[in-house]
Amino acid sequence: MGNSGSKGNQRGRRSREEILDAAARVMAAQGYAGTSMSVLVAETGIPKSAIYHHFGSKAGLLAAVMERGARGFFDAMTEAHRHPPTTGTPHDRLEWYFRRLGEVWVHRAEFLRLLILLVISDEATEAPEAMETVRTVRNEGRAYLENIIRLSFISKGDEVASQVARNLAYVGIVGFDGLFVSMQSRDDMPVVELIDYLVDGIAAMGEAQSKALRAAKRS
Amino acid sequence: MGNSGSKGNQRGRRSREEILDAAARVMAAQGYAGTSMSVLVAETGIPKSAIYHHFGSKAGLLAAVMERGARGFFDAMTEAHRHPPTTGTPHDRLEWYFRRLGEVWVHRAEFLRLLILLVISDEATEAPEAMETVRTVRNEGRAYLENIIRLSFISKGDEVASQVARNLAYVGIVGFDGLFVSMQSRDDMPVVELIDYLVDGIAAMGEAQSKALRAAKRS
Amino acid sequence: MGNSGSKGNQRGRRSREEILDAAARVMAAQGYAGTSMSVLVAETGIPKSAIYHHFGSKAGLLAAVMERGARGFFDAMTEAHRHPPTTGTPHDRLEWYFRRLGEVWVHRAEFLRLLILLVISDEATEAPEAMETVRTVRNEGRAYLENIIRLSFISKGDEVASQVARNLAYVGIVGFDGLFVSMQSRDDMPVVELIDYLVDGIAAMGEAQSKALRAAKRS
Amino acid sequence: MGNSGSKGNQRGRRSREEILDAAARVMAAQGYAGTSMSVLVAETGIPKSAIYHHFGSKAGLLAAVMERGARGFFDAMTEAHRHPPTTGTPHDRLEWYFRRLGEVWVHRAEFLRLLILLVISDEATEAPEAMETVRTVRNEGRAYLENIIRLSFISKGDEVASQVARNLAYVGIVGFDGLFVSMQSRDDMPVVELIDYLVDGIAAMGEAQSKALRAAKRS
DNA sequence: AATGAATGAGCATTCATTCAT
DNA sequence: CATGAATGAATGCTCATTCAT
Repeated sequence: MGNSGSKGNQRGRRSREEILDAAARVMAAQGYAGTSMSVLVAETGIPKSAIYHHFGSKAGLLAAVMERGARGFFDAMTEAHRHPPTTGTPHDRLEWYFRRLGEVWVHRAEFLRLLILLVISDEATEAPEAMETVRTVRNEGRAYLENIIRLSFISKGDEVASQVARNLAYVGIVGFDGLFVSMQSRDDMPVVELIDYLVDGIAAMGEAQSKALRAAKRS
Repeated sequence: MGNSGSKGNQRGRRSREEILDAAARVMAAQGYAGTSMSVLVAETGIPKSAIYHHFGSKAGLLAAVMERGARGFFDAMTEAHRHPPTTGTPHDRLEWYFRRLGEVWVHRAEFLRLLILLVISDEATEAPEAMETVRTVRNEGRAYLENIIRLSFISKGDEVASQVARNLAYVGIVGFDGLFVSMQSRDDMPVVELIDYLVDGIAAMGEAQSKALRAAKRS
Repeated sequence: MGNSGSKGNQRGRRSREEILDAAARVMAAQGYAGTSMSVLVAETGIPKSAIYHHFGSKAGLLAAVMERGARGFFDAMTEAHRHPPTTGTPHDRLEWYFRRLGEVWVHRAEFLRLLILLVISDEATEAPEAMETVRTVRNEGRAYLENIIRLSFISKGDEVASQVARNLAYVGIVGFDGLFVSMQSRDDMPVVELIDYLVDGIAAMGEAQSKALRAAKRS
Repeated sequence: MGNSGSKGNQRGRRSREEILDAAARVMAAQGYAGTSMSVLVAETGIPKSAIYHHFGSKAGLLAAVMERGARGFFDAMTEAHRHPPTTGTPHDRLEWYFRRLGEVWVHRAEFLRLLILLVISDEATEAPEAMETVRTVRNEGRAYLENIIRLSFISKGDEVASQVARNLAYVGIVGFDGLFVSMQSRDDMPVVELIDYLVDGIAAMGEAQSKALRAAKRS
């Protein structure tokens, strides 16, 4: 066998990708229930049955969309955070991390839109696989954020940094969730400014908690 | 006719409310596109044609749902904030306002769910009236929050408080948006704790800004 | 209320009947699986959604078809057997009953076709209600046949006639089942002649069994 | 090439049989229209295109199924009737033949199910080749049955036996058709007993007709 | 020779909406 | 004023079949 059917495979891969693109775009805009298979046909020119050939069902398509979206999202984050600063105050480090995260937010708005839509609605109960991906993304996202905060406060000692990070990861999540929602509403929110507020807030809380933890430790 | 009209009116009023209740519930859960008129019939037992009689169209129904929801939402807020504290530090005042706001958040989750759904998706483009309500709620909500912050910082002087409030209202919105999203995902987020973080953050920023503004003013 | 909406009801009734006619005809010919809702639309001119309005589903439609068919079938039988002979040999009586039954067979071929189709295939597993009707028809049909045979042999005494009827009802069923199948295959089978054979056979067996039973009773 | 072709042939042969097995089974249960190519793929694991490679079309597949079924059916009958009795009364001989036929009936139920389904419905109009096989089977089956009856009555003289057989073959067909239908309905019909009734009936009619024919001949 | 991909017509069903009474 | 019936477009999905490799 080897590469037998490689060309066919390539065509199939191309179709798959095209469908996923359209589905990600439309579902993010119109929601899962609001997206009909027919509009995907109209957008891609690919016949309905081919979509079913590739994904089995509308739920399967959403699952694939989320899967690919999640992968791309985390890839973008790690890419954005390659070469992190190894010196500087916690505030500086956090700022570096969060500003880059903000850029990811802007560039991955489509994925995040669908993600949050699925988080706050039961529209896709029939796609449990996709919902599982949503949960995974939330959990891994929090873990990722926790790690960022930990690294930013590493100068306070490993133990303290970990403790601080665990506490503040939730705050960070809330911040980025809210940031996204506000981005979507046309409140002409200055994203960068809001990120800086978030950085300031978390940095300040981190400093305070670090001091408290150290004091508790000493006694 | 006599009172036969009033009785009919009462029945009509009851039906109307029942339909709105069901629509609010189902649309918040399944989204606008994901909610069919039939399921509302199934949930209420009221015939489809009666729904059309009352609301004209699905879009009209959503508009009515949002209208009523918005009214209830603001009523709940003003009710929760009757008898605000007239003394105390900005932090204490903010805490009082925000904690009560958190309770409203929890009790009005259904409305907020649908609101944010409409904010982040284009599902209900066909219901521009409802979208207008959404925009209004966002704007009035921000104004309301701004006022809360202003009142909390009123001890810093009227002008300073106003300035501070204008800046931080955005932050507050982001915080409450994020809070809601996080509430919906089952991350076992401790709501009250997060609100306290939010209070701490905004209070601190407010203090800093007040100081800066005063200094600028003096010179 | 009373006759309110009587005209609407009449129209609905008419539509219902028309759909049932078409469904009975087509399903008998093409089978349940082989019958599409679209062809019923084509045959009746009634829109698909109206069919669903009346019957809920394809399975529901089949159930209704069988229900009505069963009622008509038994009505035709009892009608055909009004004024049965009260004298004459068992053979003569059986002949009277069976020949009239044969006429029913010919006139109700459509219903019987669908009935036997459902008996020998699992095509309509998804329509359990219809299958229940099938079972009922088979059972009541056997009971009916048993009663015919009993009445034909009543001159042998009640007990003997009952016993004989119980034994031979199965034979009668097999005969009429086979008769129908052979009618459908274009074997140019002379139906009346075959019925006479069946009458002869059952009459002979009945006589023999009567004699045996009486002998057994005497000893 | 060498034996690579033969091996491929063997594999092809295996696939063919496997497909035919599945098709015979599913079509007998769900009918022709109720059987999709996809379910055959699911049942066999053989790709759809391979089925088309072997049989050209769904109609071709049904034709092959019926062809093979018919062959197997007649083989089973002749096998069951090897070493027929050469002495004994017509009744005894008929009994021997029919009881063995009854066993064939039970073992070939799958084929007979599909056969009768095609006889009583127009489901497979698009497969005229298969319908031709059905007709052939019916005709050859009657001829076969006629021969059995003739052989059973051979002691009455060749001419008489032939005449009797011609008359009663129809009755036999009806009996076996009815037997099969009744077998399929779960009326807990005692098959063997019913066969004995059939034997008794046909034997008696045969005796009567023989006597009549002889008398007619003498005069 | 054998197969994954593709195709478009057709499937049962549901949609939001209108109408006649 | 309220409602069962009707409507036709659209839904998600499956169909038998063909194609490129």
